[in-house]
Amino acid sequence: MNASKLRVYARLQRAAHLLSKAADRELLSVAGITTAQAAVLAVISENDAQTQKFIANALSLNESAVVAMAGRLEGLGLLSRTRSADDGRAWVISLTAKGKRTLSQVAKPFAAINTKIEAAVSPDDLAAFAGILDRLRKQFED
Amino acid sequence: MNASKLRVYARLQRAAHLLSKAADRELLSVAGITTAQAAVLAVISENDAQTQKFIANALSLNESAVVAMAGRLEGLGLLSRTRSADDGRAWVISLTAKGKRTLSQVAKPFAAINTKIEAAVSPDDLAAFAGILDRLRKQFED
DNA sequence: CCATATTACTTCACATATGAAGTAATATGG
DNA sequence: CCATATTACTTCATATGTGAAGTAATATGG
Repeated sequence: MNASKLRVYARLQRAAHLLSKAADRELLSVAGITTAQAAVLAVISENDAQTQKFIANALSLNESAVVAMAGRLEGLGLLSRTRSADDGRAWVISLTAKGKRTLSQVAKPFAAINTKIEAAVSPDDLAAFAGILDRLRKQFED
Repeated sequence: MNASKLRVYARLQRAAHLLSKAADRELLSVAGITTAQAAVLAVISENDAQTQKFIANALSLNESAVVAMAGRLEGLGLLSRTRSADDGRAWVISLTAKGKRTLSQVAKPFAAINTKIEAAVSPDDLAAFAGILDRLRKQFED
């Protein structure tokens, strides 16, 4: 089957939009942050003390998006910025205690989203789905 | 396989983001509109003379998003709004000649995106992928 | 018929993203 | 060593979206 007939692009965007809307509502009510904010906190947590550039790459975002996001998260007291000792242009971004606490609260609402995903897609299909998404990412990143 | 282990949500958002970024660049350079604008024009074209409410439902958007979008598209001369004869609250939205012309220009850039999709995903996988996206949409819409 | 609910749209504050243009610090090659 | 390129971040204008609160028109039930 051919991609234009299947309107894969439209389907992908619609599903992604609906899921992020649902996930944002869950996360905001439980942890008080958005999924975009949780994604940034998770990258910092998994890689510890990184630059904005690194975060931008990890999430396929523009650096200007990360500037704004880091500013909001700093304002919320979830992360801190210190000048890098190695590189005077770069910031070193780390989670505050509050940031770590908040990040730990997202597990539960995400579990709710995953349950809903699993209600619609079988385990086998889920693995295949993840594989296709990875191939698409590789194809479109750069 | 399980949804949280596979980080299906993150994979989906990342792939959707990369594709929309690529598609927006293509569309803007060729047709001068964004993919979000093209989606609205397509809904109007396929359903002819619809209300904002209808468009919002068709794309799973808030009505306030459609208000802003219709305003921008009207400003660009791509659609027109007339008061509905049946219902004094509603607008009837239709494409202008320019709107139709512009919409016809999106086929080519979208074909380029589809080619890239097909380079990463086999026809069989693509059909399965579309099916999964539909099941996710149904699960999360409402 | 009319009080009340619902509906279609609007407005507002805010979050999230792009891309272009700019600044200052760091690399790099002759 | 220094001119030049590159890099990390910043700023700006703009697009896109949410959700809450409001307005005016249309349904609806007693």
